[in-house]
Amino acid sequence: MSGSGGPTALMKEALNANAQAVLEAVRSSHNHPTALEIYEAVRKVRPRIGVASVYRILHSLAQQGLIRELGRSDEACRYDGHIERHDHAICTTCGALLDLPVDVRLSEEALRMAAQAAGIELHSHEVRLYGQCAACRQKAQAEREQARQIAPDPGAAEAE
Amino acid sequence: MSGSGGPTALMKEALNANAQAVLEAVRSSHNHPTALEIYEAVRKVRPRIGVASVYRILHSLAQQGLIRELGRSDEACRYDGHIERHDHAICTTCGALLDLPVDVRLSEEALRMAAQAAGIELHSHEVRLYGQCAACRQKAQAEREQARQIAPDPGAAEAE
DNA sequence: CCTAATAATGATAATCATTATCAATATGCT
DNA sequence: AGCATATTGATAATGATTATCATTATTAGG
Ligand SMILES: [Mn+2]
Ligand SMILES: [Mn+2]
Ligand SMILES: [Zn+2]
Ligand SMILES: [Zn+2]
Repeated sequence: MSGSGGPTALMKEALNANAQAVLEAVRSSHNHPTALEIYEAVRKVRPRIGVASVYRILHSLAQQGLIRELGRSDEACRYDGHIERHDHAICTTCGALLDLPVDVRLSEEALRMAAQAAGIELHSHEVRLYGQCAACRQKAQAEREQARQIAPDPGAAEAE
Repeated sequence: MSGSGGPTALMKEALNANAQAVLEAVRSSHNHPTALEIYEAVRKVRPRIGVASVYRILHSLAQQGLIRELGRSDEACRYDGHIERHDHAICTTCGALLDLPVDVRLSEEALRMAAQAAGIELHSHEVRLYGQCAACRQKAQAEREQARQIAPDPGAAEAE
């Protein structure tokens, strides 16, 4: 019945009980919980889990795209001398924080509506683009090239 | 020549030598420096300054709007179970992180242009609105009311 | 100018989130 | 079972930020 595709189609890495509990804790929380808050919630159902595992699992889930992490923890707060309104790009690989040289314009009306919907008194706003910066892209490319030299593409071997 | 306005027009709190050095360090840095990086830069010209003062001055400058701080340090990283694209509102008073119930839409074209200008390979984006949340607004209002009871408005005394 | 009161400063300890270690445990395979 | 390997979690380490508090400027009189 199951696995008609055979072992070649390895699944994305099935979540074990701990990971499922963490995922459930994040999903069931209506606010945006911190890692420690999730830890406290998860221990209720998995009392033996440790804080290190919670952090590990959270990163793994985020990497798989099952959850999202807001606010880069692995970096210190950064300061900006440019006080005129502008937007930023953040590298998802190295964490670099770059100015966007061009404003991403969005209508004052939409902003006002959104602020009112959230119940906040709007002071300022910022658009954040996430992706891989040029430096990290080059580095990843170089590593890929090198890996090919050491261990040639197994798919290509079949064709040969 | 100076001070024709007299002492009544008290200026916003003139920056002393340390604060000026910090401000200059932030402004002259083209990337987005951390507090410790600023500390290292400032000690070159003000060798006796301590790290505590740098943090104090940075917060003060940010409060005066002379610089901007990116990435809330006083809070831990937060996780989000809603992986569909959406935006956030952040309270500048209490740090609360709220979902925007309505998407702030912006053109795919503008996003692509901005990403290309910054040299990143765009993966996702987010709009962040900063302001005072409803709870903090109410609290501030209540405190203002109470302050009036204790110390009546000095401006009103002149009129009387 | 001298002195007491007050505010600003900086060295250092404390805090807190996150990460690194590493021994213990679980899992898979023969 | 017996061995290799991967996962886990207790605990120590790290690193950024904040709190303390004694020391050092600054101010206001005299
Ligand atoms: Mn900037
Ligand atoms: Mn959210
Ligand atoms: Zn990068
Ligand atoms: Zn608030």
